[in-house]
Amino acid sequence: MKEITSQQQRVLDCIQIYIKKTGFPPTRADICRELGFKSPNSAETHLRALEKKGFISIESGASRGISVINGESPNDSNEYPIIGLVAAGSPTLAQENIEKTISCPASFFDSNFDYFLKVKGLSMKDAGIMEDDLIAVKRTTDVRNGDIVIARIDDEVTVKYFNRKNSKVVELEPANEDFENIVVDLEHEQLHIEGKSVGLLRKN
Amino acid sequence: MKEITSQQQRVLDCIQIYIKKTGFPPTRADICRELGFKSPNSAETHLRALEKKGFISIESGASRGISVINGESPNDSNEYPIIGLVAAGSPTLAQENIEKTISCPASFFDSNFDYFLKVKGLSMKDAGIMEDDLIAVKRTTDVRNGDIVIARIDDEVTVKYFNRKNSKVVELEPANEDFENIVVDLEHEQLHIEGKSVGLLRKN
DNA sequence: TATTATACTGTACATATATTCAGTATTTTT
DNA sequence: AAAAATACTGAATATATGTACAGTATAATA
Repeated sequence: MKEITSQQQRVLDCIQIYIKKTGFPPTRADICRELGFKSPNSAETHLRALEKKGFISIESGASRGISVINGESPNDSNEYPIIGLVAAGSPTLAQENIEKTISCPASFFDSNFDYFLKVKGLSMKDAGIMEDDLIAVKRTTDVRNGDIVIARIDDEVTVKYFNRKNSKVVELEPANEDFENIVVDLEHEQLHIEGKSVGLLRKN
Repeated sequence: MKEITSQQQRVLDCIQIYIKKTGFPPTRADICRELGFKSPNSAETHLRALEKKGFISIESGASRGISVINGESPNDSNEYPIIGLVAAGSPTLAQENIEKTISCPASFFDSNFDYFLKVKGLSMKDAGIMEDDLIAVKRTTDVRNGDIVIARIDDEVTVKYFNRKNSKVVELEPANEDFENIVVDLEHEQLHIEGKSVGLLRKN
């Protein structure tokens, strides 16, 4: 599937919103009205471009014969567990640790993720991570300085900024002046990177 | 909703199957072809009956303008627009203001919501609301002290804590000491409550 | 440099489509 | 027993709609 232009994206969005709102696809004239075009051919050419790129299909001759490809894939939606940070030990997906699950599209955050972690404490307050926020965690050990990581030392799990000082020392930095950096000497302590944050969800 | 006859049920099923298959509703002629009728008026009268009984709605004059009421909630998942806070004026759902849409379950946050608002600035930093965060906004004017509201004074839209001082004065309070309270004298200024925050979404 | 893709306006027209009117017949409701 | 709803055929028509053609202009690509 080729690259979509911003205008084509507008048209595609317009189609999906129209369908959502009315239950049936828009005509060329409808698209013009919504997006401010003055010629039906403006819509037409965009539609043809979108068809060529594989975003929609057009039934020839049929009025409103537009259908969005992969528009609502009713099953790219998954159940993701919410894991509490309260429990000591690795935040595993074991039943005991799962408080609840949330249904949400797999492509919800920019990167795929594996579970939600419920945050305790305010050590990452200045990064906008508050108590009871849900962090979308991607299980990986491939982290870079500045990433917000879920780290474990022994049985203690924390969420912090990752900062590798050198080959032997990693610092886990809070985003709250009331907390101290955690300096981990890899020669004497084991540091487990459980994953990194790829997004956040908060319910008021 | 009155009782549906078996023939009307066949027509209703036909419509839903057709939409499922093609992505758009059938014409009268399509229904005739599917069900073996020989006159478009056969379909027409059934459609009118189904409309009268509340099973479908028909957009007058529009081709394929049939939509099934309570038809399919595909995973109860909806498309929610993302609206930027940059633009002056009311954060309407007008096409111009919609940057993108996100598919997410209707019951994602504890309360229903209408759109995502992309946050600019750091005036609510201490409430864990950072630049470019997406606030899930429920359109309502029913807000209470302490709620995070989307308020508009003239063309200026802001996100702040709501605090009604008395019948004539409302204070809009930031969550950042670098910002000042906005005191609104309702007798001299118009305050529009566009809605309130029911959740937050952040993509890293 | 030429060519293609993008991004439009504006006009025109064949046809796809909704919709009305005129009938016929059966069943259900009042 | 009359009226209304159901369930059709068949023909006619205004219009809603897709789509082609003729232009203009700019950006991207070869």
